[in-house]
Amino acid sequence: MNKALIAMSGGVDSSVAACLMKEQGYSCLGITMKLFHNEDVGLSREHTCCSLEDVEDARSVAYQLGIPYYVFNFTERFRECVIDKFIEAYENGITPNPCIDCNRYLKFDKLFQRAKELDYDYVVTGHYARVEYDTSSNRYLLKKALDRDKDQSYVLYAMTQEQLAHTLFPLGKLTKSKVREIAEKHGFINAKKHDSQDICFVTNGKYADFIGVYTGKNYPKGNFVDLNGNILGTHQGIIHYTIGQRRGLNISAGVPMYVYDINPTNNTVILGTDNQLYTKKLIAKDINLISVPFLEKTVRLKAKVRYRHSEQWATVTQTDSDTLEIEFDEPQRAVTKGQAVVLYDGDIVIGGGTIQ
RNA sequence: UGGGAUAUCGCCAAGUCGGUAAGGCACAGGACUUUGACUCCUGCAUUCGCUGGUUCGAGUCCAGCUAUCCCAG
Repeated sequence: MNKALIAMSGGVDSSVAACLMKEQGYSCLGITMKLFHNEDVGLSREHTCCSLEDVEDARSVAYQLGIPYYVFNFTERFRECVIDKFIEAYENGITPNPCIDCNRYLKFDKLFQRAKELDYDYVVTGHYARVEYDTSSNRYLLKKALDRDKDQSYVLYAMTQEQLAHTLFPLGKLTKSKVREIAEKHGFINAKKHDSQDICFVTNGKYADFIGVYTGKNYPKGNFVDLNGNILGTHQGIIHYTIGQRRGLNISAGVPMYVYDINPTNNTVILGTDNQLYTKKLIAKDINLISVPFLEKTVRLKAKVRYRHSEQWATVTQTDSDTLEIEFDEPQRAVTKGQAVVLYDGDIVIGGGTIQ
């Protein structure tokens, strides 16, 4: 019997994933990764994806399914690979995507290793995505979920062949409503639980406050300037901003102003109008390719520049082992350093990288 | 203390022959969302520098005062 280790967050999705694995005859183990201590990130225990309260929900479902359940303490790894990176990025005027790092360094690395040690064949998560083995290329492919509205392949682009070979996404072919239906049918405690959202370790939605409390640092105010260098006002510290941001600037210029760029060197935030935010080209580093080992020639693909971005046609060239040059057919709004660009050929994730 | 101009929501700004305060920006709340954003929806001046007066009725007319700006001193 194949053995599956299911990462259960306490939410509906991973609960149903566990349920489906059980029904398919796998020998299952449910686990929840303890990623941080509430007291370390400033209290509040509700509405987080991995809090203690959620552990109880996960445990409840595991008990119902009759599968063993454990909590793994990955707080140290999470701090190093997600929280510290998150903070460092903001301190440098870059906008991180912690969910991608969490998948990359926790779920499919730390947890993956643990599963291996425990002799499990598969790591299972509640992600909406599909893995398929392609016999013609001899590679595992990462594909979009059938439910396009819930597709999460974007946050999984960093997965390696080895990881994909031992990962299962049982929800990849289901719709969200179907998943809730299944949870409902089984009477899971979290069947009607709200979908998770926001950064799991920032519970009040104010990530800048979190950074301040966590580091104990004081991020100095500085100038808002326009593209010509004229001073427009005072910003609250560069960690508060991201490219394309409008809210919270407190600049009344008659027309909406957006963050055009962030300059950590002189602690300045450059503001512009919406039409100034569009760019056609970008460079991605720290890349990972899935469907092929290397892009031999320039290819036409669709690309997403942020999680909730509609994919756009682009011309893609791999210029060295770790660099992609991407030129969109149409200029894209607020391409942001630190976010991931993910490439698609239809349903298939070709790969992706970090925008420079 | 000569002459001229202007004073309407935090900012900008409509307010016609007096008829019962547009809009934009900003802000707040919500929706959306396993990142940050964007977007969308809703809210946001019983009050028009102040004090009187005319009028059924005044931001809109009149008088005085105050403040600011400009030109001359």
